[in-house]
Amino acid sequence: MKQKIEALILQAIETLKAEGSLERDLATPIVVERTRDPLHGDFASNVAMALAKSAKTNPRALAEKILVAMPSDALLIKMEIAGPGFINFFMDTRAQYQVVSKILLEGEAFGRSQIGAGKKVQVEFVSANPTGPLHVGHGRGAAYGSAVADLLAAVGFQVEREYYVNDAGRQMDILATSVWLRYLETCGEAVIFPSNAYRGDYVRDIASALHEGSGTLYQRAIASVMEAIPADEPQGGDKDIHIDALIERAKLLLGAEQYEAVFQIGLNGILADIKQDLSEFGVDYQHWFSERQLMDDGSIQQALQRLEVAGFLYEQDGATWFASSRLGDEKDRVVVRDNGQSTYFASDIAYHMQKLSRGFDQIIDIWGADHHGYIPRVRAAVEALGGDVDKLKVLLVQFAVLYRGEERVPMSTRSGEFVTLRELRTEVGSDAARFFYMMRRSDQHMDFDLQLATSKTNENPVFYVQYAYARICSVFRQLVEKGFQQDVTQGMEHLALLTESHETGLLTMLSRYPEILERAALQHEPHQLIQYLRELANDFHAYYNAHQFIIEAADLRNARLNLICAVQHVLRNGLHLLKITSPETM
RNA sequence: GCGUUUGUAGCUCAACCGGAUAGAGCACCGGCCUUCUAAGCCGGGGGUUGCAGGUUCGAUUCCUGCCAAGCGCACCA
Repeated sequence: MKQKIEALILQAIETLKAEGSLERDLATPIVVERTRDPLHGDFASNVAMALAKSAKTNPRALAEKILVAMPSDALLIKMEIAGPGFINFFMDTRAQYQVVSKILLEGEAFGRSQIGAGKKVQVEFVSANPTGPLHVGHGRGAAYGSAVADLLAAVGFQVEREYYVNDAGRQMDILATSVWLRYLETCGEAVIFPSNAYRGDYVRDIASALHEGSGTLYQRAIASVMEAIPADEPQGGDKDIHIDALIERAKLLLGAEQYEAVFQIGLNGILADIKQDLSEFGVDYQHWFSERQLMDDGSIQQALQRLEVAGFLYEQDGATWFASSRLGDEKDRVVVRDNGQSTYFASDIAYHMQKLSRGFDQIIDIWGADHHGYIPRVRAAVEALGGDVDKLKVLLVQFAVLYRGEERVPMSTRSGEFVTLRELRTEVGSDAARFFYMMRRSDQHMDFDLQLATSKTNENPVFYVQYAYARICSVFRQLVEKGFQQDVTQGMEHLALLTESHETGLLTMLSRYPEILERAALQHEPHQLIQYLRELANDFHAYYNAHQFIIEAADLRNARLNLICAVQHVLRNGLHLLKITSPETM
């Protein structure tokens, strides 16, 4: 409908241009919006105001001309000029009723579209280091990222979800060494566990699994392990020097092959846990992309060569630098350290070169907001590699702060006291967790109140929406119990009986769903859909309280049943799109 | 200090990307269950959109300055 009006206005303006009332080369951005106030009709446009200045006339006079030139349309019953020069459009209510039959006909497909058809988009999200279980901060990225991907898919994009596994680097060596030391404990060695190692219970679990599977294969005497190792921090030493020495010792005592085996067991144990965790949270990926692979297959070398050829690399202080400051970054960045090792950033350059080569029309990176300073250098890298910077979109997710009522829940990754995503899911459930995470704009800080999310008696927005759905299901159960049967055809014939304000309001609300979906997808803002579902639920609850559905008059009864059946479909479509369940009873 | 993001009702947040009288929930006050689930509904109070300028028909939205907060400023990942 919206597009139709836009087309009509465009025609009118073309007509005016043709007859010389308007400059021929006038830019015409047609904007038609739904009105907030029913008094302003169903749709409104501000074209006249937008054009008035460049057309050197006043808005109301121009609006007048446009109205005269507008082609007529059967469903358009009234147009008027209001306020400073808005053109308000009033639609025939028949147009509103059509949405009911459309929804019942299309079912699950209602709201979906093909505006993204033929376009490939990659969404990379979470990508947490595989050094421990996901915590609640990752949960928000997971809920948000998967929703962005699902929304894009719903409007026709070909979407690829990817997780970048940082399986290289020092943190992974610390993990491998942590696993090995816990394993030695299991073997009976008296280990003093390093302060800078991973202390979580999951490391113990992996270690005991290793012990069960391989016996004492990796055991070494603790004396040989600790011999001449610099002191740890609690003993007055430096925790980093201490752990690095232990890593080197582990590599030495185990040999390359056995060290690699322990390393892989640690990595795979945690990756398996992350995959399961995410899957249970409704998040699934097409690709798990390994950083190690970039190192092994020469991608990093290749990427650096490309930068070299393009003239963006130089040597200084024994290191190799990327001149990112020439492309908008605040300073240049090291890509190869003076010890010959490439940096994490070098991996990321190679990774993005990979992404560019895979033929996506759009590449979406979803990062924690603390990485925002990283954006300019990655954009610089993409540009230096000859890629199209506009294809890369980085979306930031702010941290969620957990509260239990008034009390702030402490979080710290290293100490092992952090709240994991899994703990959150068991405490509040996946539905509430996803809903709460997505309720707010992702780039805003949010307070996540566990008490509110778990409450089933208090006002809880998740239950509010689900309850609306369950109530409709209940109506249809009651209908049968009372000996009635829904007659869809009769209902469709009498939709015109739906004249109450609650009913016309719901009709408008329902017809907005496809627009909401489209906007939420293109703007990467799932919270708009959540917001919409809350409003729709609200309108339904109000309707439910104001009018009876199961009544004697068959024509009105069936018309109303068709309407709430449409509401039921849209609620379910929206919830399912966000991977939130729609229980039939509550 | 530099960069960046954010300041909206007592609290948590929206506001269709510049539109008409800035809206919800929680909390507070007052009503509604012999009738389809009261996890619900109806009504009420509550705002100088951090402050000061600017741009224009029109600003919570764009620009500048100031104030305040978060984050970032590694040859870590």
